[in-house]
Amino acid sequence: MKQTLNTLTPDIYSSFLDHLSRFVSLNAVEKERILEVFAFRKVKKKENLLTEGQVCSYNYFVVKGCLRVYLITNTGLEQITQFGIENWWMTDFDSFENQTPSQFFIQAIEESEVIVIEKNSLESLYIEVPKIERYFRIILQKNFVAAQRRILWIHTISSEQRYRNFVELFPSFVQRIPQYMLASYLGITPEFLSKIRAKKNP
Amino acid sequence: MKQTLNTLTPDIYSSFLDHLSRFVSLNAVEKERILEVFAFRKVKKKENLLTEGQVCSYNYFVVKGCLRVYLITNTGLEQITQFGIENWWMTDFDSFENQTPSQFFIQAIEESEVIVIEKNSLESLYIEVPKIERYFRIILQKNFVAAQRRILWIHTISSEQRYRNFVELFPSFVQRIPQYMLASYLGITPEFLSKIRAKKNP
DNA sequence: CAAAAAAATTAATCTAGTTTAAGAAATAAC
DNA sequence: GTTATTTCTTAAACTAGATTAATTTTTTTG
Repeated sequence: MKQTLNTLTPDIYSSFLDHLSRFVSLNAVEKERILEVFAFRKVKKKENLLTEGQVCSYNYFVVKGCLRVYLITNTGLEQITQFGIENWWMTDFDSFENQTPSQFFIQAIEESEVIVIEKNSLESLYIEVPKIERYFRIILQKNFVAAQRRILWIHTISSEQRYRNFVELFPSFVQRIPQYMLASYLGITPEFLSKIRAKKNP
Repeated sequence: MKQTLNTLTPDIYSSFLDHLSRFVSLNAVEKERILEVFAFRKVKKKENLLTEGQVCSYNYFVVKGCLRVYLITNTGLEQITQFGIENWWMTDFDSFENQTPSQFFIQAIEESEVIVIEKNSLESLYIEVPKIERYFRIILQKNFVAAQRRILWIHTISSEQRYRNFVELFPSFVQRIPQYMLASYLGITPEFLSKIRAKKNP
């Protein structure tokens, strides 16, 4: 399955630079280099950007739409570990960094648009533009904090509360994804989520 | 509570450089700069390196001993989110980065030794020695992968299996900490952990 | 737009893990 | 080394959430 990679369109390039500039300040040369190494592609609903067993060669920045990371458990169930919406990076960082086979799938939940960077290009870019490495240091720090917080929530609040928190935090996102996917992400069964929702939500 | 910070002793400096060199290669000037900005301190058992409500101004690298990160839940219970043993960095990255009050405690479980860097020093160092920012990009990437894996395990395997996995992965560490702390980290009650252990462990 | 497929609901039964309470063992402190 | 404190264990009653299975609703597709 060959990926159709294109140069960033002017508006996507511009809004990507805007995003980067929230974390690092880039000069003209650096900006030009960025245009050269990041590519753009569209992803159809249900299309996979990564399949179990593949080495994850790309890091994906969601411009539009929504992706999910999941795996198939040994009991044959899909377990979703992450959702990615606008302005989130999505990859299997373990497989990407070490170029080892991934156990995950990365799939578009809806028609999506992503900015793509290949592993080797990113490695080069880190050397040429250290600010990009700084940018990812900051992003990964945020990712880590978010993951830690998620673990804390799992251990300290009930599934019902976690669901209600999620709805409050991402109300529009909840509308966009099937409920059974949210249940999987929250680590509960669709049946139990349905039960929770049936209790008149205050 | 004033911290007693010292210069790194030659052997600790040397083994710290060894550690760093597993991720980045530093030249003589950079190594010298590192000696200047990282400090050393000992921590007594049960001593706190961070207390709830404080801004976390330091990042700690465990040279020897063992630290834990925990918070007090609104039901008054201690919930441990992280353990830190030899060669782990321990901080509240959220509080550290944004210089906002932390909700966590960082405490020595046993007599420990840590390498310390202050927030502003680290910011300067990132500029002067970008390889250190690269180093933390890699460390944070590993931290994020580990946290994601932990979430996956919580969602896909039973508490009993998680306990057995932990014992298999860190057999000597399990000897060093009280069981109720391990139970907290695993998100189960000490009573249930005791029950699990009572079932003849294969 | 009709048929098929996918997603959501409901309800009964079941279980992994909690809660409460008390006692036993191990560590620490004087 | 005896006392006090901390940690660990056992057991009975309980509950949040899983499982199973059947039905309804919604979405997709030809």
